[in-house]
Amino acid sequence: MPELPEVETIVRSLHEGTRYGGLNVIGQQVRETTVLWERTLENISPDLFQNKIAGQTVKDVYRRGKFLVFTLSSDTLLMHLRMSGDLRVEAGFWPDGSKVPLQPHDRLVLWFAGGLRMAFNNPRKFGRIWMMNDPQTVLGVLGPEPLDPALTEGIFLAMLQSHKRMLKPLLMDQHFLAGLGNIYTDEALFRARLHPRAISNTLTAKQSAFLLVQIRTVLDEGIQRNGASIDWVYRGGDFQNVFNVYGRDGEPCPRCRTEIERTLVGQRGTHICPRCQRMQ
DNA sequence: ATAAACGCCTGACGGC
DNA sequence: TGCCGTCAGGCGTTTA
Repeated sequence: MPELPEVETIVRSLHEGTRYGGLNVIGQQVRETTVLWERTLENISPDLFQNKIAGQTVKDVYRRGKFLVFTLSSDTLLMHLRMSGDLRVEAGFWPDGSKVPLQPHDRLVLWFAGGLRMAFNNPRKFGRIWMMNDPQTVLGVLGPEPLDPALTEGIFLAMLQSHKRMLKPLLMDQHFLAGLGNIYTDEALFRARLHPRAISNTLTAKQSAFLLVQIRTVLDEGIQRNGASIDWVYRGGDFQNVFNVYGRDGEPCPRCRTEIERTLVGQRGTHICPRCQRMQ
């Protein structure tokens, strides 16, 4: 499911309580855990996880690429939702003291001392959670944040020129740039009028700079619209209503009316306007 | 160095 | 109504 804008929306909701009925887990102390799918935990056993996290307080949460990063009293919790899933914060108990039933596909639950709980819901079971002292072990391999002003035109051009790879798989490679996935890459490439199979080191400086602007534009608009909700796994987003090409094969291009095509690039469904996005 | 093929999973959807 | 193939916001490993 989630790409950068969806994860960013979740992080903002965790801070502001939006989309979680005003409930906030920051400052809450973990009481216990429920692990419903063991392989969710990537680097620790359920028992050790429970022992280490119980008693720790959530100090902060932020986003790095598509990762949710929870700073705890003494450790860091990393979550990655992969293809499907969402995070819920809700009351754990009814007024009579009985547990509120969990949802289908809940894979791991944190129960807080104040009665709240946070559920990691992940239908396809690809999502992963890490707990560790130094999150750089995992986050350190990520490329730069696309919205970070420190990523300048010049740096981005040099990055593109240092590889000889097809644009789309390169942009989606989290070691190259952290946060883009299938939807936002298709949308950014359409707006930049670049073919997804174009080779990275053939772009001019002007094309490279324009591509960076368009990447930021689609990510900003995605965040503004609380992400994209294209099926049942992530709800509340709005960006799907303004897709230019993603999932619109057979429809006319918004710019030139040529029929949008769906192809395969790097084993991923890819949507382009064959007239606006040429190889050269 | 680059890219394809495949595995990991469940569920929705369209065609017959 | 089923059954079956295809597809899905990701990513790691293996193979060419």
